[in-house]
Amino acid sequence: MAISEAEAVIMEVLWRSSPRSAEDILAEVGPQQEWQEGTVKSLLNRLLKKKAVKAERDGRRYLYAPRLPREQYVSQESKGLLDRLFGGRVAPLVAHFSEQRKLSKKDIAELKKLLEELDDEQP
Amino acid sequence: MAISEAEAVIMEVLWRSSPRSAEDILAEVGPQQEWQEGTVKSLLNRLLKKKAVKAERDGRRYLYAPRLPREQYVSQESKGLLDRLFGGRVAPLVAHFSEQRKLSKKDIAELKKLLEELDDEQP
DNA sequence: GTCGTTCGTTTACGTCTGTAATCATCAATT
DNA sequence: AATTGATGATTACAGACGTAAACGAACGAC
Repeated sequence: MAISEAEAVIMEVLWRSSPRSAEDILAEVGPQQEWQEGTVKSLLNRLLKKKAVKAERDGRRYLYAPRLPREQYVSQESKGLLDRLFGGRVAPLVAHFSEQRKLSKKDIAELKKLLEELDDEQP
Repeated sequence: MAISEAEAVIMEVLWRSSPRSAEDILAEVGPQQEWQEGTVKSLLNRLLKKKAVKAERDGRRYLYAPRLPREQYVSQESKGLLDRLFGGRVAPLVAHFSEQRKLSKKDIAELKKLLEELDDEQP
């Protein structure tokens, strides 16, 4: 089942560092999200049900950790967008960002480097 | 308000060609989606409420057309993903697809061309 | 041993989504 | 004029989502 936006916020915290307690997660996420404790608990339970995280007992409480790797999540999401909006092709996506002036100098330099490396790989 | 996935299917049809009637839309979208007429009507009404499409009377019925430009929708969606998953930077996004072997020969060629043109623009 | 504190579990509730069924309206047909 | 067919509008309903409050169990402080 799909991971919702609010759930993804929790996942990002866990991907940054895990395992960690619910309290701990709230502490990191609470300020920006203005979530109550119950909210974080609910989200964690939904993520457990979806098998996106696992929980390991630690005395009184649980420590939570991702079960779904970030890389896999990123892939799904990215591929979804690419297919839906750009016919599954990467070049039009980059062209889009280019038109929107969303390519920084740094991006451009990195992209060039990346493309050169690709040439080296497949001569 | 955000456009949902099912709604986006309707929008794509309208972006391809508009204005067009509900029946017409159903004809194009029905086969793949296996939607009933009522479903399409509901989605159109929600899109009207969200001001994403407009309807112009044509005798008995309406002809629908996008009000939200595709470019704007694509921008929102793309930027959202970029920010959420790649820290708002394009190069890591492309690197990701590269790692996933999602870069076709054609993509690579086009990207190179694109980057060269960017150089020309800002000498 | 009782009481508050701390966790997790269960329940709640309004909104959004996907997917329609039903109702109302009006034009064409009999 | 009454009926039928097309079309849009209203209503429905289950499941997901965002956001929590309420409940319950257990551990530590008295």
